[in-house]
Amino acid sequence: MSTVRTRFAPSPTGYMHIGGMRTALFNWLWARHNGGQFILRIDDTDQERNVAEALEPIFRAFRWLGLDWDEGPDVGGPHGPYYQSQCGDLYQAAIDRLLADGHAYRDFEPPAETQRQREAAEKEKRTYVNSRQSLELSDSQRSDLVAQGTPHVVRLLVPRDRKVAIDDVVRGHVEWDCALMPDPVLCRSNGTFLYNFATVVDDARLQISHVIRAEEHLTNTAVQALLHEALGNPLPVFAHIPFITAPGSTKKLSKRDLQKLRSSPQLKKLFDRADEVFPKLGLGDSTALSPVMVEYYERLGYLPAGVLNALGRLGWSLDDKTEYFSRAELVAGFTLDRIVKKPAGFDADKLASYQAHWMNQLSLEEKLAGCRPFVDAMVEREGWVVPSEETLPKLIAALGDRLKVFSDVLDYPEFFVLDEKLVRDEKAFRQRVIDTPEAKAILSGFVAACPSEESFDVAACEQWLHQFAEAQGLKLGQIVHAIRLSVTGRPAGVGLAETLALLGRERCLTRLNEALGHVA
RNA sequence: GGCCCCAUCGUCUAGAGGCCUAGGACAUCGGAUUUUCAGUCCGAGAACUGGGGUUCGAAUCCCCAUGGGGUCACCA
Repeated sequence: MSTVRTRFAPSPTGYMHIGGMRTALFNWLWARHNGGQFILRIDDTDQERNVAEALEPIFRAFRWLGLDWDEGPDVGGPHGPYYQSQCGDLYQAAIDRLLADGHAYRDFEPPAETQRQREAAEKEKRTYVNSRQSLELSDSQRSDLVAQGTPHVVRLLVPRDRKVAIDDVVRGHVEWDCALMPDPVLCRSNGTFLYNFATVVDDARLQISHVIRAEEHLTNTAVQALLHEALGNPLPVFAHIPFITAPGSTKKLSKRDLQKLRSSPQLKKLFDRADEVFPKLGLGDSTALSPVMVEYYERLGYLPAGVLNALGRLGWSLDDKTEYFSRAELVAGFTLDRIVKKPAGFDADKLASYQAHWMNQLSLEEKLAGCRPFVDAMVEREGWVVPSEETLPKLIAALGDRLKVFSDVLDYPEFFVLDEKLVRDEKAFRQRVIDTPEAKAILSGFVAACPSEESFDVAACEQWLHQFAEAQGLKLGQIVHAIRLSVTGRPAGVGLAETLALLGRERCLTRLNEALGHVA
């Protein structure tokens, strides 16, 4: 069997869509699974924007997830160019050939007339097919019109007397009646080319063996199959994978209706988190980086492994029980025949669970490396105090499973802010300290029992807590809340002994005394 | 509307005629452990869209209906 070559062809949109990333992943996996090649091709036929700039986030997403490409921008390759904007001559040559072979023709019908016919057909509830008036022209009439520079498009001459069919790897046999197909425009009157046509020329030129793409392209495939045939190309294998839907919806996940997505209970958490975290990091808010973009997850400190796992399991499964896949395991297990037909909803909860799983595989050093940039950013932008050498490692160790995503360190400001900047959860502090009659005695007694500076570590703090509770004839559960609220300002967090040790004797005493000032 | 695709727990899925009184995971709800939270352990509830066939036997095959979706550009 010949080499497997797959491709992903993004247009320079300025961001990488999470659904597109899944399509790219499937292409990459299939190529890697077969020891073939994965090609990146840029569909930049509309040259309005700054292509290089709009491409950067896309490359960034690929690199972040560790999806490398064998041919394409940066790496080049023997089948270039890899930018459609540079392929004009190739497309023109293909047009000329089609014209010469009689597979295509010049259509001089004015757009307004085409439009009129289309509307008329619609009104009569008739399937529209174009009139083909220009086919009646004689050769000399035609060359006169061309010589006069009469605007015209080039259309494929669809063989209306038959059907086209493909055997899609995920859909099975699909066929269309050509009699119902208007002749598609290949080349615009301004000389530029259409996507459907350019894609076919490129797929053939790049010797793409498998076209794996979202199912919204299924209808296009009729035209593309016809084009390949007219061009004398071997037909690639098609695999139309289901698209990703918004959670709780059956519609395509799209960046267009961000407002609707925001109201989905599942995604709301993600949007809210973005609004909370991104401004602190100077990255805008959830509009600039929304959960439909790959970069959202990167910037929030998700793991490539978590996102890859989630994406890989969306619309694909290996068997009835395997849930966790590393990149290598995905490569080893991935086959097209196990792709699911039904559109799959993007499941933020499931992503969270994959993420947690892969985070727990990390060493302390790796977690440290992941968290540090977030702390640094807070130091730089939000006035956090530069932590001592051992603070962050100790905190991360104490955090344990609580750390799901690297940016979660941002939830523990109590270890990084000056005592006077400590913000307490008002409601919880009131309940556990101000409105708790015993709080005063507990806090002052606890302060008095504070161990000495020299031995102030987790073990000593553990002892401090236990001995004090015992001396008071209280259970740990009865003293813990007042102390925690006083010292961290929050009702939950890492183990209390760890918290105390992490803060150090001085800060503990300052904060405990400060809290004492709030009780009568 | 035409054409095309799809249809198993709330969600992601297993199931290619008997192994299905339908399995797993996430989520949910109990209970245990714990100093809060997180976690962990144990447990529970939760699905084959409907109707016809075919067959000794259907979640699995066929047909129809219903529902959902995609696409109908001189967009990509």
